[in-house]
Amino acid sequence: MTDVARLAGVSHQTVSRVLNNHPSVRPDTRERVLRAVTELSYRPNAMARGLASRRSRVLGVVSFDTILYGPASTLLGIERAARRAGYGVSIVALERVDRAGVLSAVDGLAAQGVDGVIIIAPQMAAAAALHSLPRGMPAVAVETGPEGVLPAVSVDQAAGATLAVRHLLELGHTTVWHVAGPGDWLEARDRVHGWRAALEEAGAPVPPVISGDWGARSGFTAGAALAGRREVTAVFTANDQMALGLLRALHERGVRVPDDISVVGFDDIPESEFMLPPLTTVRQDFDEVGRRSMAALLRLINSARRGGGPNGGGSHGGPDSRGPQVGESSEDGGEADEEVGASVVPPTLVVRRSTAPPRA
Amino acid sequence: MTDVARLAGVSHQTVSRVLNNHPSVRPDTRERVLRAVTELSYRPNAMARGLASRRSRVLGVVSFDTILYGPASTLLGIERAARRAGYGVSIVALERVDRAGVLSAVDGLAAQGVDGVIIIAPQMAAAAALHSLPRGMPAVAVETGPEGVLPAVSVDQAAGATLAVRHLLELGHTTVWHVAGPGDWLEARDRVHGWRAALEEAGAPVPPVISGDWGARSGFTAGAALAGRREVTAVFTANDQMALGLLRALHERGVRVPDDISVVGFDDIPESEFMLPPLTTVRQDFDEVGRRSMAALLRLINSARRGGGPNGGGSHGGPDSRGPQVGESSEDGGEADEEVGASVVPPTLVVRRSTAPPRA
DNA sequence: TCATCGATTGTTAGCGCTAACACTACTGCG
DNA sequence: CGCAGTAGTGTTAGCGCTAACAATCGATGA
Repeated sequence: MTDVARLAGVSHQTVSRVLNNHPSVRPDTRERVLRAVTELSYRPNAMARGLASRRSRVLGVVSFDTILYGPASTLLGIERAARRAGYGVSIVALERVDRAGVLSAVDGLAAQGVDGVIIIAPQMAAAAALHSLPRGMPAVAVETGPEGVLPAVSVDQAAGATLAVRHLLELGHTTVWHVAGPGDWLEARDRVHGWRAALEEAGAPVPPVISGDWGARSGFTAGAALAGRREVTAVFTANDQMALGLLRALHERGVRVPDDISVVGFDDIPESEFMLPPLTTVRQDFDEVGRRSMAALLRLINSARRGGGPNGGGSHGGPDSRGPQVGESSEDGGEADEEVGASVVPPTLVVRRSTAPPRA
Repeated sequence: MTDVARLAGVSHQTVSRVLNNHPSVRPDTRERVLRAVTELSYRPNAMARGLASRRSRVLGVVSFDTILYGPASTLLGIERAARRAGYGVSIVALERVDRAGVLSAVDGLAAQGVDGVIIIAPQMAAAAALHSLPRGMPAVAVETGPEGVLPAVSVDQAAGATLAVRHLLELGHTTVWHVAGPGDWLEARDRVHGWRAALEEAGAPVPPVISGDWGARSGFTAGAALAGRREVTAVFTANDQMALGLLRALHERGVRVPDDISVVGFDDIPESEFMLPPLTTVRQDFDEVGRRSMAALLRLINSARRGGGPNGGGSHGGPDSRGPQVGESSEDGGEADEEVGASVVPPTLVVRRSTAPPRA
């Protein structure tokens, strides 16, 4: 930096000012400095910057060690939003998702000097860790239900399930069966809740829940069980993979979809559009989740730095500081917003060809 | 740190020594310092550390913005290996994979202060960027073929394809058709090469390549085209997703697998085991890829620091400094090792139920 | 005309840590 | 008995940057 300063004929501090686009630098000075920067192909040292300014412009994401569509997409959504805001993203993929795992991951990230963390914690065990995070570390939870300790962003799972069920009921089905995800996943629970609520609201009978594990195999098993029962005309599976397995099982047994049984999935994975028949499913907007969690985290970081101010002016990196973005979904989620703030992204129903009215 | 030093009754330097487990500290002193650290729940400041020592203990991974099984698994493998070695992982997911994209990603990572980067660049366009990386940044390429400019780690795609083809030929098929991946992917090309080579080696006729795009739909299309031809008895698809589509198309048209046509995929995604019928496929060991690329990168980082020394003693972070781990695969890859070093991980064939001898 | 003010720039201190060297015991040896 | 050698520890300088304050300049208004 000293070299740049010398070449531009200014002090190193002026160089620093230009780099952080501080307002009061004369345009021609700025010009000169920038030219010197280019000429020397100078790159500021992130460590020194971080040390002096106490911010690293890197945030941490705690995810887990799997290639499930939801978590992976969420991670990508966050990365995209972070990059746009001028932040780097450091990840930790948990091997075991439990309290200790989450805690040590956050610790590791803290030791790495991240400005804040976003925790993708869709399982109960992980959510439990949220209570005992290190003080002073800005943190946002994603897909973790209303834990209340942290600002949380999630897709409204219950609403998605309701969407699916209503769609089927409106087609004329008397009830809808449900193949659920693993019981320790919050998303699985919420989908069950939404399903049950929609059924009850419509006065429809509530069949027993069939439990699965997100894998295609468990959908297959469920399908095998359901194929024989003539009273089953509509099934809502908690994700698309299980729907895939279910479709297979039905097909194998000569049960036609949607003629004999209608099927709705959840996630809208790339394959869904292409299943046989193309799957009606519930789409989650992971990009929006990424954007909102990023916005919430930035708010937290800034208020932590300014001792409580609401939203600091962004400096250097991000052209993208869309202010009112979180908390705008005022209509939905009946739960009283925790004071820490929760943001719920509405899912949408993608109607394809796996759903139809029941046989007359 | 000063506080810790005071509490332990030593100098701050001694505290530093303990933290970096420097050898010459008396056990009881170390003990005392550690106690003080715990009591004050002191956490070293990564920035300051990095600034003073010129290493961040974070490495960057350039990947791209998709949830394809291969790249995602590789990322996880790298993350796991890095964590084990005491390194953090910062990621950039490219939206467009081209020279400029890769370069700017590496730049961003460099600005973040990573000690080195691992580039997952399975496309030609990305591989092209490898030539113009910033000097002085230790870098390793993954799944990028023998570019020669960087140490590279990859699964031996051609060998995998050969495995698949030989398996089918040994079952008695006279030839094997191939549904390839997109032409700008190195892996797709290598699989084509391996397929063709194995066929030629056996003196079998080489049918025209059917091209796909990794997606299930293109496999379906290919399957639809192939289903009608009685001379087709064996198909090797360049990934499992396409195999899935292919199986569907065949099934829909009443072609039985494996009775009428045998199918082999590539990747061994979780669903493969469960397809109808369970898919014979080629498995890639992404964990091994992660370990090797990590080891190669560490070697590079250390030699850059010591001006050529082979392998420096690990400090603080990793209890796990498995020295001789890479380069041990002396038997495989016939290609002359580029002087920068290339490491090839052998794939394995997983035989399931989608392959059988042809109809007599 | 002179004090005042704001815009622009420079100067001075660290940020919290590690590296390099200096220093103090000891130990072993001739 | 004295010297080198070797733990173990302390002292001193920065690492490259930003924050806070000081200084300069021209323009403004009384």
